[in-house]
Amino acid sequence: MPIPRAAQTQRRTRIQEAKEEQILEAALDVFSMHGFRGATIDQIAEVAGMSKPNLLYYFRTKEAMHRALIERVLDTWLDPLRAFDAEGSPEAEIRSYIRRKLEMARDFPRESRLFANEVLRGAPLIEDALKGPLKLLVDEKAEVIRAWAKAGKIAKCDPYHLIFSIWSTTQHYADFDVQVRAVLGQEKAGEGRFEDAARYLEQLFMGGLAISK
Amino acid sequence: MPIPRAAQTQRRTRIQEAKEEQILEAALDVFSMHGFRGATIDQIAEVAGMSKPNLLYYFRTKEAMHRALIERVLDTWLDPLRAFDAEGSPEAEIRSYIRRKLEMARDFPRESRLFANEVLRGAPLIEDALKGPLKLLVDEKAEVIRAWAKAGKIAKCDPYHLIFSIWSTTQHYADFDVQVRAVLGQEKAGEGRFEDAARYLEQLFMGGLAISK
DNA sequence: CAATAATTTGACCGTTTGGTAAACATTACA
DNA sequence: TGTAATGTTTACCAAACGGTCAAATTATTG
Repeated sequence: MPIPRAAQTQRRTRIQEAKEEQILEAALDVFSMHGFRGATIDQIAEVAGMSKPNLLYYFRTKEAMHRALIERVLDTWLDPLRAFDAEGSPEAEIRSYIRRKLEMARDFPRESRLFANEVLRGAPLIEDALKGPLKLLVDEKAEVIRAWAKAGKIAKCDPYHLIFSIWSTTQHYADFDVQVRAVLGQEKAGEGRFEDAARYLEQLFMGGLAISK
Repeated sequence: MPIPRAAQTQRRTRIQEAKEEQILEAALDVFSMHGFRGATIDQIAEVAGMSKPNLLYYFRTKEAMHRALIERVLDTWLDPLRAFDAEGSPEAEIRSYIRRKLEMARDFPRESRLFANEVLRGAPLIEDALKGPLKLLVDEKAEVIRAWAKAGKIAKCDPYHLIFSIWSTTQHYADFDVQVRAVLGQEKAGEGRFEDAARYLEQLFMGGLAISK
């Protein structure tokens, strides 16, 4: 009797772990490109190099696959913000936050696009996470920023929109990668574009927040 | 014999114009939310309040619908950048560019999301437009910005990444609207959020470019 | 080894999908 | 008003879709 892994009691064999990884890897490819509704199990199976029923042996539904991916991404996606430290200096913290986010856009563009696709369709799967844990985390960090402004360490500004602007400028290099490359052209679109972006963004935010070097 | 409008010779009746508008309006709803592959003709027909074959009488394929939408959006989407004037002052030009882009995010969020969806899936329909006309336009405006920097009117910075950062920060309020609302919470997520964003972004860019008021 | 459990697949099912055919309804206009 | 062009809908089709099933294969273990 085939007992789908998901419904099982405890131990996961090595083969299970490997196959699930293999599936999620393929699913990330497809979901990040076409969104939940635009993705098909057949295509994921093809990318994963296994048969569709085999895929459905590990994840019972398409939604289960998507949910597993989203949860994993959401979890790690906010790490940079969590690392934002109230005790550090504004310059160092904001600088490294930008850098970390930009590194994620460079190293995990599919994860960024998966998230973007989910939000674009109204975020039905992560609405609660956005209104709950995410909001809480942002509220907390916004308070830190506000305190910095009050203490005269940075210019007075809306901390929420500051965070939004860091998110958007950095994630842009993952979500709109095709456009960025097209506009930069062959010469300027090499991997160096991330260094250029980092330099520019640090300049922008340091200046915009009136943080003198 | 039914002759689909698209293949017709010249005159478009009033009813044609109206129905096509009605269809594109519905299609924009669906495509902007679920992307090309995630959208279905049935759903568009339902939103448009007409039967599927009727819809296909005006647009012969799903792709024709999508293409019509994309082309229209692409055309108007770049108007703000075209309005970017080399003769104006850096402060006024950049300010009004930000403002215009932000207004578009506020007034035409679906168009922004349609575009985002298209780029996310690799921009197969607009690849040429991106590499050709768009790149040309950006190259031209980048040159203007570079000249301003050379003349000491603004801080030296990468003009391409400057443009990217204006695109991303403004479009963020359309594409990630759900997330923005969730994070801001009920009190701060009213229509005033666009004014707050405008104020913040102008401050950011004026400071970041070392443009003193 | 035997036998039991876990894994994999080809064949299949009901539904949804993009799209068509043809009949029917409506409008435009001589 | 009559008639031809335009517009609309019902019924339908083949392919693709998400998912199931039972049989076959492979791994695990007593």
